[in-house]
Amino acid sequence: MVTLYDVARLAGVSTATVSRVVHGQDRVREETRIRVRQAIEQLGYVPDGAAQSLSRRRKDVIGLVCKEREVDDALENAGLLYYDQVLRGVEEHIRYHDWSLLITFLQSDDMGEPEVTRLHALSGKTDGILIGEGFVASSIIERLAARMPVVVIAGTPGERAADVVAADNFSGSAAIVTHLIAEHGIRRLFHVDGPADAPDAVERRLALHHVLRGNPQCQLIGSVHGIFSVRSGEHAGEELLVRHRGDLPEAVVCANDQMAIGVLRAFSKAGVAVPGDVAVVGFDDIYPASLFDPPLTTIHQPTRMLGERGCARLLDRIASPGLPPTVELLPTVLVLRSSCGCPPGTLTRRPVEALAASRMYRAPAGQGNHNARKPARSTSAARPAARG
Amino acid sequence: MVTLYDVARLAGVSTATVSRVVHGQDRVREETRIRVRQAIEQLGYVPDGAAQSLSRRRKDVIGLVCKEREVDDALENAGLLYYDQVLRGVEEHIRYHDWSLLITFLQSDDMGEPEVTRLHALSGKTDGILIGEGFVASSIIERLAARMPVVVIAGTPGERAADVVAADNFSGSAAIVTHLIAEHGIRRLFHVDGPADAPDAVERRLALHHVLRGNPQCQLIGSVHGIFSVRSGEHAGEELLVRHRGDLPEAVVCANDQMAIGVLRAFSKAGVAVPGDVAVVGFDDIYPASLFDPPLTTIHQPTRMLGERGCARLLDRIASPGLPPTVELLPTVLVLRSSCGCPPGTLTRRPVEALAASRMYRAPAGQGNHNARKPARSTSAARPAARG
DNA sequence: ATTTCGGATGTAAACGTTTACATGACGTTT
DNA sequence: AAACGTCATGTAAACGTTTACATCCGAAAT
Repeated sequence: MVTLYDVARLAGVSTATVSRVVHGQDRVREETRIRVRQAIEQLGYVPDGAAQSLSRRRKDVIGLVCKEREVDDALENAGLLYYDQVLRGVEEHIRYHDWSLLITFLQSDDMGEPEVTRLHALSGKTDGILIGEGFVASSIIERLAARMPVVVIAGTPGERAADVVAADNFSGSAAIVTHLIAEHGIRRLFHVDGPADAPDAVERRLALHHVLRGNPQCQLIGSVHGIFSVRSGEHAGEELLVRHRGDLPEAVVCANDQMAIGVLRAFSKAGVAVPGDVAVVGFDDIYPASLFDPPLTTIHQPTRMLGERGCARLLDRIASPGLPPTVELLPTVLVLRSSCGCPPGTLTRRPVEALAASRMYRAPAGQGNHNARKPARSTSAARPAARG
Repeated sequence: MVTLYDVARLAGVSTATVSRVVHGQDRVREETRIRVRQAIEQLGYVPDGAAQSLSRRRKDVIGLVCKEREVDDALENAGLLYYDQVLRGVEEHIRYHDWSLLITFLQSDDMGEPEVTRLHALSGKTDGILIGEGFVASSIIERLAARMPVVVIAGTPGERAADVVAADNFSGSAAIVTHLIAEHGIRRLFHVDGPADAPDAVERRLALHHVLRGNPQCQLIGSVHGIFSVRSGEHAGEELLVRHRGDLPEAVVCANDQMAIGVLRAFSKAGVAVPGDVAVVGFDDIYPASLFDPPLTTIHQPTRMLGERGCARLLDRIASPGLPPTVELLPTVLVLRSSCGCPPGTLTRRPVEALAASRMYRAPAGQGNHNARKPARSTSAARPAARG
């Protein structure tokens, strides 16, 4: 292995000078610089990251913890794209700051000792951690956050101990329901809900009820809980047809796209026309949502931006620790296709404005999303402090 | 920051003892062990990764370099899944060995100085590098490989300086064409080829011609080059219809799924029935291939396994450097749906056997895929040495 | 009682950087 | 000519581990 000493010797200077040349910060005589450059080139010297990290008290690495789902069905696998997109957002941002990204997947089921150990090991190799929502117990996050900056990337605000960057599910859900009511004149709704206690399902449900309260002329004729899978959506659709054979709802609001697709499937089998007889809408805008017949109207999750903003927030925290945790809510997008009753061929994307009601769910300390509209490159962050 | 010294002081022992307790290898008196454990717990001590890496001469980290494509169209984006799957394979394997994964995306277009610098920096932070095929110049890979273990993950064998783990595109392409000829009695084929010099397109094309040579009763009535996009496939389909209006081919063999989908689209517009009038097959088995009407018959790429085997190979190389580079060819899978003429509802997965001809493309030094059938956990590799 | 041995623990030298501080040379100011 | 800057460079002390080696202790063997 080629070290600074080797280069220094060959160039006839001290290691300090070589270091200065490598980082181009302190002044070095042009002639010396060239000599050192040549030595570096000749030996193929590359600085050792471990030694650098140890010497600066900074690793310039963040960790990203994703949830591993083990699903076989291709459609459910579409959910994979969630973390893949988050990852890209994070990577792009971190790359811009010349840091590195360490990534690990945790199995959602066995959050036992081994997984916690992995998390600890990760914390020893990074300056901060970005962690997906829901599969790591709050108590563990708290312990982690006590030692180093931690930002939770979520579909929904929840964590109190750490910073949170979440999608504004509440406003999104409200927007899509409002679209049905206000623009398609729908009055009789059916809800294919998610699991009772899934955080995103909760928020979307609350928003649905919030809108209904504001529109007394509308009526929720029924609701069924699914588990976010296509199959459970299909069951829900069948159940609906049994319960309301004679008096179909005008629209079915589903807590995610997979279930909406299941409902579509059930309706198609039963010969119920969408959106002719019933409108159907989903949530998440998973990739294949646009491929079905009819193409699905849904709410787009800002996954990539979740990663980007989460990363930005983490770098901020690393640069200036000790500030109270905040919650940042990212806007969703209403994606109008034709399953809601919009004309075939429609493809409209409407940014969803944050509803005042969505703020109810924020941490009290939250400064909110004052940052959300800034360009991604906050620059300020970790860079200057790097030499502190 | 809590260090070994803090723990040692609190427990009234030396740092050596603490280290021993942490790693549970050397013998420590039970009583002492407990005392140290308590101190660790009390202080919340986590070993510093940088210091560990420096002291052992080993980082226990590998780097994964992926290609970033900037495409907007959702369907093209399906290609994203390639690296996402590779990543999962790598991560699972590396995790099993208690190493970490550093990941970076390189923009395919600007392989200029900054990208090379990023690559260098990465090499300083890892013990070995796993790199996607095609977007990093061979010269750069060679330089890198001279300094540290490098494994190239490819759709096709090519690199000479480094180890390669590739998909057996040749045998896959041969298999799907053979299926058309042998099982559907097809005689007149049309080829929607990829870019003339794209490595995977080349290999698939060679295999097509190889099979045709073996079946003189068959005839390639025409071929068009596309650029792997849906749109280019659609153009190719239209071009085909113009050229062969009266004498349609019996099958269209496409160099990838996106183009096959484009062809499907063109045919659907023109009222040509698939597979009634013409069979259409693709390549890659991208996720939505199963969602189209008719569901696409295609060749499945072992993406996840590419990651897994690539990682295994890299760990082997790290554990025992200096061996000549090898090429490992991974088997593909023939996925029969109904666009080839198989009855509706068909879903058959047939592992594709390696053709002798596919070996032509291997590096001479290659030991071949003697490893390919071993279970993924080669165990041997880095584990034992990690403590050495 | 002395030697021998083995187990438990301590000592201190790496590992490869960065950087505060010291040094020395040279030019400018007084 | 002395004093003082400034600039280029060297010196050496961190950074937090691991680990070869040394030491110490008590028990078993002589």
